[in-house]
Amino acid sequence: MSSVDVLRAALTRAAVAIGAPEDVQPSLERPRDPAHGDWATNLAMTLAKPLGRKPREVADALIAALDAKGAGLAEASVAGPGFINFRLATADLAGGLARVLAAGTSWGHGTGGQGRSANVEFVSANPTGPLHVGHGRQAALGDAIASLLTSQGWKVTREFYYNDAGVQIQNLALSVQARLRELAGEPLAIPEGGYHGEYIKDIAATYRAERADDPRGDDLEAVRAVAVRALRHEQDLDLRAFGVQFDHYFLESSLYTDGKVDATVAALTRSGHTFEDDGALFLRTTAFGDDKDRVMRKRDGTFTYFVPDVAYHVTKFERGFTRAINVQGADHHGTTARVRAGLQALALGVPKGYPEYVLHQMVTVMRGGEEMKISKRAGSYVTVRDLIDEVGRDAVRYFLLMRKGDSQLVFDVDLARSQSEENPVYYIQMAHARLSGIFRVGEVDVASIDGSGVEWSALGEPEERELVKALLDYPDFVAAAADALEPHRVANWLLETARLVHTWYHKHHVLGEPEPVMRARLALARAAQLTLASGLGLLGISAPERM
RNA sequence: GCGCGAGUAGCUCAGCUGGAUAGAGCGUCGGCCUCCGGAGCCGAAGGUCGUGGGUUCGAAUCCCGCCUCGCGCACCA
Repeated sequence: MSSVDVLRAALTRAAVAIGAPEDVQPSLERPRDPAHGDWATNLAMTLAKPLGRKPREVADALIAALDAKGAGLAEASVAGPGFINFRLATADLAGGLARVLAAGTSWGHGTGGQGRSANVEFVSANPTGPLHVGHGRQAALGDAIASLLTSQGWKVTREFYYNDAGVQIQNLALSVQARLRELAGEPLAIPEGGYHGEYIKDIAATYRAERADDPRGDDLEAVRAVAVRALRHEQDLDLRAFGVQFDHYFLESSLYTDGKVDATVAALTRSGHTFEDDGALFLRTTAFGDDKDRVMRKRDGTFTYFVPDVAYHVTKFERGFTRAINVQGADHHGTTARVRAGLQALALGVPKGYPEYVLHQMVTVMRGGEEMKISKRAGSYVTVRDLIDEVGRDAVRYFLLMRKGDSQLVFDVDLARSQSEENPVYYIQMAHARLSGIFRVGEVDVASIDGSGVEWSALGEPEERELVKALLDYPDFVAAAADALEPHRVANWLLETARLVHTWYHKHHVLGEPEPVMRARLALARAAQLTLASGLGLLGISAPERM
């Protein structure tokens, strides 16, 4: 039982003793200003009305009824309109670090997922070009969300969905064909909606080398196959450079070859929610909250992307995923209502909010005060690889994760490049490296730091108390971030905690201090090192021991 | 026009799901190197939280209206 739980229980007993209902749930929060103490409660203010007394009066009564010593309190006082501020005895506060050390690398893990399975689908780029910055944001977000859920006891599958069956693939094949014909001496004629990047030329060259018998690319199907293969490989390299690993790649084309598209159309038709109009087959998605009925089968007899999308999500449900989380750019938000509507129309027992969507806004890349728009390779956009080559994987990850997904994000390349205090990712990694340095210089075996025999009351400096609190709050932050599917909360926590580490490190020494102080500070340093490494790990960022 | 998102310091953004005097990074200005990493630390200036109402002990946070910006509004994905 942590010291907060002890305090909350004591507070509950005191509240009941002065007449509050048995089921009272006192809320405890960290005061913004550390001078106000370690914990604060607004309980007196919420009880004032039901008890018919003034808030401050209730607060005084609560304090009088409270078993302060039993709750590990050094002090309890009334402040402001009726807050009660608590200060824990240092030994009770810092003693919490024993739990950090005992948990080790699993500090911050929770059990909310209860081993249920979750599917996190992200990136899901069409194999029509290298991954761009937006995909990068998705990769960073999706991977971190998957890690967060894993940390909370979910069994997570990272999944990539290739839209390899649509019009855009056709355009890709035609673009490569146009380059082939250019190589054959004909004038260049890239089709409307085609692709212009340098990589198309590379693919044409590859095709030419493999198919000397077809220099003009007349075998469009073969051209398509070569192009898709090349770009899937290309994207794999991008993802590997970024350190993202998928558990499963799902091909849209398989939905057709496996008959799942036809089966879905048949099932939807059977459901009675479809109708024909002007030669096209519609699904009445408006009956399930969409703002407009959607076409399933076009007049030309082909399906819209919406049908395989529904078929695909049926497979997620059938594969047993309790949750399906889709990370997508906000420009796709129109699809959420119709996919859900399609699933509801099938009446398979899929929950209403299935799948869940995490949408992110656009990324603007800035360099030298100007927007960066062009990549040599892709022509019209900045690729993930450009950024990784320029600022490194860790910085790219951090910068793409430090903002809430639904804020637009400005990626400052110059800042991400700089290896100094001004760069948050270096700042955080430096904190970890410094702590590691203490053990290295002191020749301390970190495995021997398990919290036993430590005099926790030795950690009474204000900088120590603040750092201890941050470390003890970490699991709550992770759980909240996982719950909200918002990795940026972890990024912010890391920056704040790194600051506390630097401040503490600068002001207090560890090695060479008297034995009890040194032992206690080594325990604190180890707890901080473990926790920083854990947070960085959740975001897919390395925790270097030296830099 | 409709839907979604965003409007918080000069710039980029947090604000823990309603709490105390609204924070951080960058930028600007000023300090600190006998000492486990100065790749660091300390301090200062800088705000009508877009705007007008409402809810209540208490609102950047919740509700309604309005204004700006972004993204969608396909028989494209």
